[in-house]
Amino acid sequence: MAKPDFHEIESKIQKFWEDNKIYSTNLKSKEIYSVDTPPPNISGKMHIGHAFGYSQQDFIVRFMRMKMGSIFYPFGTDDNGLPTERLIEKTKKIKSIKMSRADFVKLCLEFLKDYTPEAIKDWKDLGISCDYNLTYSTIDPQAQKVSQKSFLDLYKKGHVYKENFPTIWCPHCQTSIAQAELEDKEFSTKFSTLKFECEGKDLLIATTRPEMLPACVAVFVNPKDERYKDLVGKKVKVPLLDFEVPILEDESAQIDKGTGVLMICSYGDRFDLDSINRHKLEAKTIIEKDGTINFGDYSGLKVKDARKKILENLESAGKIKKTKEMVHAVNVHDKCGTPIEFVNTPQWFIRIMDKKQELIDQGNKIKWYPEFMHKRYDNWVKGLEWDWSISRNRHFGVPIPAWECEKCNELIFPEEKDLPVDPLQKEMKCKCGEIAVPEKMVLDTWATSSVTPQIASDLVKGKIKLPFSLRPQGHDIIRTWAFYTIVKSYLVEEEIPWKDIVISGNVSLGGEKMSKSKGNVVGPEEVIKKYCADALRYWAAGSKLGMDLDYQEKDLVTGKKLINKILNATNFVFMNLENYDGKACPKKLEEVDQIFLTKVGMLVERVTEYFMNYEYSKAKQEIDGFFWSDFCDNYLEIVKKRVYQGEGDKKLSAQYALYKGLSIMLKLFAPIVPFVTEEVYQKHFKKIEKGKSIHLCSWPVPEFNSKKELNEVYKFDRFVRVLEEIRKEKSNAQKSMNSEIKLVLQKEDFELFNGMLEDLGNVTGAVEIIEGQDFKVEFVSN
RNA sequence: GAUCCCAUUGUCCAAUGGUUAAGACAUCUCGUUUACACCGAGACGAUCGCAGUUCGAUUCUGCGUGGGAUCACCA
Repeated sequence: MAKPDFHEIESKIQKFWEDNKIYSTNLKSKEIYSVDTPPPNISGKMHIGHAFGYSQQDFIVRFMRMKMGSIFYPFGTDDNGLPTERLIEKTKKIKSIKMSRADFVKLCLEFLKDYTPEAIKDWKDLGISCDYNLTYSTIDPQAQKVSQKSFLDLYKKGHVYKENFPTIWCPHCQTSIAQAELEDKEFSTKFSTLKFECEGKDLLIATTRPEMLPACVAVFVNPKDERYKDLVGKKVKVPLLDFEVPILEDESAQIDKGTGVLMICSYGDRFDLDSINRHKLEAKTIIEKDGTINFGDYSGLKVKDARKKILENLESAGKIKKTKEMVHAVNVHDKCGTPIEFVNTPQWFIRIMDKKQELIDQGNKIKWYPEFMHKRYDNWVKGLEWDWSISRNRHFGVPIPAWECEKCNELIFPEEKDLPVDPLQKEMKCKCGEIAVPEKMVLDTWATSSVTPQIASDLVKGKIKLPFSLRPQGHDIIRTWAFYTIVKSYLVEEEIPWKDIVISGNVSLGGEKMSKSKGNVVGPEEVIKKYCADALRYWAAGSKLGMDLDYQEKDLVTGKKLINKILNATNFVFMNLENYDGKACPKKLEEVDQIFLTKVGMLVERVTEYFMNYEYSKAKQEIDGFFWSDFCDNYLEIVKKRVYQGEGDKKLSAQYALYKGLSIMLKLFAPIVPFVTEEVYQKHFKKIEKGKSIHLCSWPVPEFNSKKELNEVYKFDRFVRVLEEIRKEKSNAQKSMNSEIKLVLQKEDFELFNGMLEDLGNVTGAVEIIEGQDFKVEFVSN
């Protein structure tokens, strides 16, 4: 037989699925398994980590489709945010900031119309069985509407507020950001001990941020620190600048850190913020939105340059006691790596700090797979320190639907029927008759992607309601996507967004996380090209939910072999099933056939249970082991001669068992390797089984003819053990596997195999089987 | 510093309070012709360290070591 061309098969099958709308959603069904599909950001190439995660969720969905009959599995793309903005700017060679928001969004939607189908190709090639006719983008008008509505609902319920507040700010992107968007990054810096002056004496204070000196509003010492006891309440002179600030007692000053004296500046970090509030100090703002200093000689300098300059000045003024180089971690913006600042600007927030316990309770109502991922959610909620800042001072995104009257400071919101709305495009009047000022800011992208269940639900006019059955996602976005979705569903609908959440692990390479910066990324398209999609999926099924998997190219070979084996075994079976109608059954099944089918039934039972618990990797292992070992290596060998040479019921019995067994095994394999199983189904089974696609067939149910049979399956295993013994003898004797032998069986085995002796003879090449004292294999010489 | 995950053969990855600790790749020895050399048979080869619980621990508990993730630390 010619080598099968996997790629040809896969593209043919993919086209078949698409032409026949195999994955179209049937909303009439009573019970629908609904999935809150992760919308990928299409600005980057698909990563093998994505392929890994999406494959795992697709195993679950494909199983559920067969088991439950109806699936809601939409597809979406997350195009709302910086990465897409940059992609479009680059491709179209434009600057979004120079366009009106409405024009840019329009351009974006046009761009996506052309670009998205190409980007979705990766998902289709992998065999992800979404209904691609139900596709949303997080920037399309529908999504904008849902997102804005959710904002308005939250405002009405009192969960949203607007406030002037020192917010976590990215000077590079020039926007406020949320706690979840912070990352740590190590920087080397100068750690300087400065001479402040109190009553003519030096007071030493260590800092990494001397440029904040102009914003110094106080210094703290610990009330228990004997060294500084008598200084409390006095004033201290800030070096170089010669203004005075009070010396205050505060527990937050740690005796053993630095010199034990802590300088408070507005705002060096979030503790400064707390401290200033606690002591009702007056803040001084010296950092502008663009990250420059607005004070004296340092005006217009970036923080980093200002630091350098002030250190030089301090040095020449003799105000530095000592300087030490050190490396420390700084909070940076996860999108650009820029150290964040705290800048006082008006921003919109969703109040969550007062709801930590409720949010933990919501998390408890959801089933987490694996369970330990639940702890990551809890830890995140417990560690929250800020309300969710949802406004972004960006150009591109879902507009915040609000206006403000400058005369009466009234906030004005649109009617629901007018959504989606861009305040910049619509004039709104205040009650007082004054024209209101439109809100320029947009919503945090997470504020929109946190309503993916509602956006998806909107695609089918609300026919699918919360909670969805499943949320699949990666563990890197528990604190963002999972968390925010839970927040929104709770605050808007007092509901959990989904009943179950399954979390996929990462793909590593040699134990290291794959990342673009390390340059160790493997692209799924090259893997598919070299092996095939089924092989990639088969590999992805090798690890449990939540577990990382080390990528090794050789592991792809295993999948490819299996696919080849499936094709070959099927060929063999159908070569011997000519004119078999799929139903004809002998009056009595041969014992081996009967037991084989019983074992298939037991397999179905186990595999079903595993899939129900989302343990696709165990399911895979079970089917795989059974198919390769029990079926191909043993059962097929056992019945081979009977189908070649047998007649009447003896042959029919084997044909019946082969057909039935193979048909079931293929269905069990279908969620994991959908292409090859579909290929085989279309070629051989469809004319008999009538289902349009194997993926629309119902999941096999375990059938047992009688309890007696269940008790007899051990015979099969014993049979195989004896077979193995004989093979071993042959191997040791360096004989071929089909060399003829005379076989002596012990009494127990001889009696046990009473109904299967003929088959035993066939498979072992035994010309004679007799009962004897000891097991013995004697070679017949020719 | 805190929390969580992980540690099994040369490599990747299963399972298990007690029998022979599974499989894949690699290695070695054979075989093959009415499914498959992308094959078949056989062989070789493993539970991180210490203590505890137990009749019995690779499995449970604690500590240690090593790896990873997340959060914090930014005087």
